[in-house]
Amino acid sequence: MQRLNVVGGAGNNDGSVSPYSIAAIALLDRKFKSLGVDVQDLNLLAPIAKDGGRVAAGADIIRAGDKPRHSTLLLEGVACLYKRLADGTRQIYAFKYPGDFCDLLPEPDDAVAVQAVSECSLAAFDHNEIEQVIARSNTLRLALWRSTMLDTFIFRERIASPPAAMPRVAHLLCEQLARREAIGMKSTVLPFTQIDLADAAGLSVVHVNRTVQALRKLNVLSSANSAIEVVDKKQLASIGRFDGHYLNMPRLMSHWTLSVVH
Amino acid sequence: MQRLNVVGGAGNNDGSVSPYSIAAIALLDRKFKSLGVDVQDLNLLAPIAKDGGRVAAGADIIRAGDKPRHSTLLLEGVACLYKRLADGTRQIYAFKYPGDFCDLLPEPDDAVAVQAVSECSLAAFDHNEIEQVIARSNTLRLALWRSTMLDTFIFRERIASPPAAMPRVAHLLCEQLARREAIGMKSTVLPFTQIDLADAAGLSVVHVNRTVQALRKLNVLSSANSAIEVVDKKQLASIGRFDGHYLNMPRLMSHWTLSVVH
DNA sequence: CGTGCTGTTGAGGACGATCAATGACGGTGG
DNA sequence: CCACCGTCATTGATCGTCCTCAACAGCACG
Repeated sequence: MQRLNVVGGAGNNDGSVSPYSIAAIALLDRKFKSLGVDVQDLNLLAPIAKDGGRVAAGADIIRAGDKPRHSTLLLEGVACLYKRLADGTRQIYAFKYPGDFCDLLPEPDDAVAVQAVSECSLAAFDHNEIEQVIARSNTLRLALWRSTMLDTFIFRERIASPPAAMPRVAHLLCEQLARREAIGMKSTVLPFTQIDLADAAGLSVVHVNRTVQALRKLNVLSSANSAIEVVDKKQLASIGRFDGHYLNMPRLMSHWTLSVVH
Repeated sequence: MQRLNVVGGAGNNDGSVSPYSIAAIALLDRKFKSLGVDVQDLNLLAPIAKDGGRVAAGADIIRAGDKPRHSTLLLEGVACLYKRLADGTRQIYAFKYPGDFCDLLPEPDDAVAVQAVSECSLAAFDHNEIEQVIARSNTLRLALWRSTMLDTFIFRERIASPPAAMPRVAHLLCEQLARREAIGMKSTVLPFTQIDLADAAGLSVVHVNRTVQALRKLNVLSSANSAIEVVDKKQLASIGRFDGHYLNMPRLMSHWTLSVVH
């Protein structure tokens, strides 16, 4: 059911500014700026970033029931937060992109885990250490709070997305496209299997397949290969009734500077 | 479409400790304690609490597109956060109970509003004033952050709830029961119309009606009156595959004391 | 060259939406 | 006091959608 082949993962802690440390800071900087927060103390995180290793597609990054003592930041690849339901079904709650924390907090629900959708590389931050940094930085705290809020908005939209298969899948794909664009991923080829889409949309694989084919016939998805490649973003957004402005909270909530000292 | 009859609502600001101010602090104290945070500086909020008035059932507490300069706290009654979709449909995202903020933040989405499900009384906190208090209180900040996280968990569960009508409705009702119990509402009579349930569960009114009747035949809901009254909580939870431990984040995340100075 | 995973296709059946109509109830105004 | 109206609950009939089961094709991998 679950291949558990971690590709790499030795932590290092020699205090030098390592490549993954630089990558982590850059990713977080962009993400927080997109939330309308310029975190000045971000460099405080550099010395405490550790190598989180690489994880092969399909493997768990955080296993169900894990209570890790570090937070995991996704550097490369795509992951998904999912819950294994009682009947064995996998319900995907959310996809994670570079710059997202896989587990800022330990997951309270023992059936919830994080899995690599494509091969992932990671950075790790010890809980005690990151907590001290957070305690010292008003802006970092605000940024993390806002990112929690953004998650809430994304979930809300997912609830509202129509029960019909076509708009539902379209909406899901639009969200992914929008989030990828926000972090500079220009490719419209999405690394999901139809099984992934089914588990995320809450539809059967068979029906997702038919829906994908219908979208291909409409020239919304590419018929060239068997991958999920979006060719007509406009129409996809229209089918999914996707607004997307809910992802742009930069200046929308910027007048709300809770906990930032002026 | 929308009755806009605000029953009361004169703000007062004479600095005296008013009844609604006392109520607001007590509600927030209980709520934050249930999140595992004991906010010592909660009394800082007392002098800035203003009367938010009363709103009749069915009326909007916060209208779509409103960008209020104050945060609204629900003191009595039940409200719902909803979005008016393009086709006129009302999609209910969440229900609000006493101690919940209707709008801690201004809503970025212009189609989202908050409506009184039953008659509500409110307290209001000026943005500038509450912001200053939040900036000064580490524990208050943590508590508010956690309440944002709790919202996220609740939304996640809603996404996972099975598409079939019966478990879906059961899950929704269980969540409400659990949240009501958490704030000491012992009554198992829920103040929702079947229309409310339909809009929240994403089902048609007709089908919700049949589902409710089925639940009554199973002696899970009361057949005595036409209200939604839960008689068999156990069975309801079993039908809705409701766990509920996701609502108890008190000590689950208590070792994670972000931004609290030790 | 099997083995496994993904994608694809067909057929049948369950479930929920829609349309339409009726009943029950409370409030309002003549 | 009663006729009228709006909201909510209820019921029946029909139709479309999506699920399930089952089988097979393509492809990567060992």
